[in-house]
Amino acid sequence: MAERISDAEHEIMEVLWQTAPLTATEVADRVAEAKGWSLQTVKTLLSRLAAKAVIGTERDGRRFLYSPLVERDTYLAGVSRKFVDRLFGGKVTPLVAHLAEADELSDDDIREIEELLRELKG
Amino acid sequence: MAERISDAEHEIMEVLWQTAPLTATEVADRVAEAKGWSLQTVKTLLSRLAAKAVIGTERDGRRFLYSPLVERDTYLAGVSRKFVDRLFGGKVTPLVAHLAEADELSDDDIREIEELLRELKG
DNA sequence: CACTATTGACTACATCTGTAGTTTCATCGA
DNA sequence: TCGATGAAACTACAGATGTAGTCAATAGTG
Repeated sequence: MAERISDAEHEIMEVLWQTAPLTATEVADRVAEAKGWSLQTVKTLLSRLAAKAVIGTERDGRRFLYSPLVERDTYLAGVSRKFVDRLFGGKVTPLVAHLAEADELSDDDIREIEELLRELKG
Repeated sequence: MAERISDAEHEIMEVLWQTAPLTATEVADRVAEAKGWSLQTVKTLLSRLAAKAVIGTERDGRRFLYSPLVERDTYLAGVSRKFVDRLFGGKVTPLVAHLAEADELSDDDIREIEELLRELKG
């Protein structure tokens, strides 16, 4: 459980989270724009994801339709948690502090986040 | 440039960021508590880090002293950026939104972050 | 019906990672 | 001086990852 998804595999997942089900060729077409991988590479990645039961397959004649079995939010939650645990001792505040200090936050970002937090409380 | 640091290597870096320079044995002692790696494993990791020029070595008689060549903040900045780029389209707000929705943020966290943002503006 | 294009299955292979074992060389104590 | 010790260097090796190639079956097309 909580199978690891590699960077390349993640790229495939993003496509499937956006639209599913898709055939291997369709997935390949969509990632080709950004990554330029061959169809074979995409098929390998789909196989590996299916082997990990992160995506499901459904026969459609002689080909397969692939769909995510894991929701994007669930995945993000796990990855974010691991990230924050590993680099910021599990605390989110230091992460935000770090991003802020590293000038990764524009004034607009700050306003947006403040707005968001206000909603959370209200 | 911007050499990749693996999870295990990162563990070593944390030790060196806390105290440096240290000998291989000293590093091994400190990670042993948490990770239980053998001295050889630690030495391998130190070699790999040195090969990547992420840490520097200084001869001290028959042994070496190791020190970070990259600052923790610099490293965190790079890794955080990559993380946010890859998973949240480079925007920090969706990350915070996600953490908030995933209940990763306690009320205290929220207060802390608000405080932090206020300081940033002020 | 024969041929070609498509598709999944299987195979490949270099590199990176985690986790050491083995060898060699220098040094310190008896 | 000589052997035990400790440190670095070199070697190992399985599993994950990135990136395909090849093969075999099948489904349309002329």
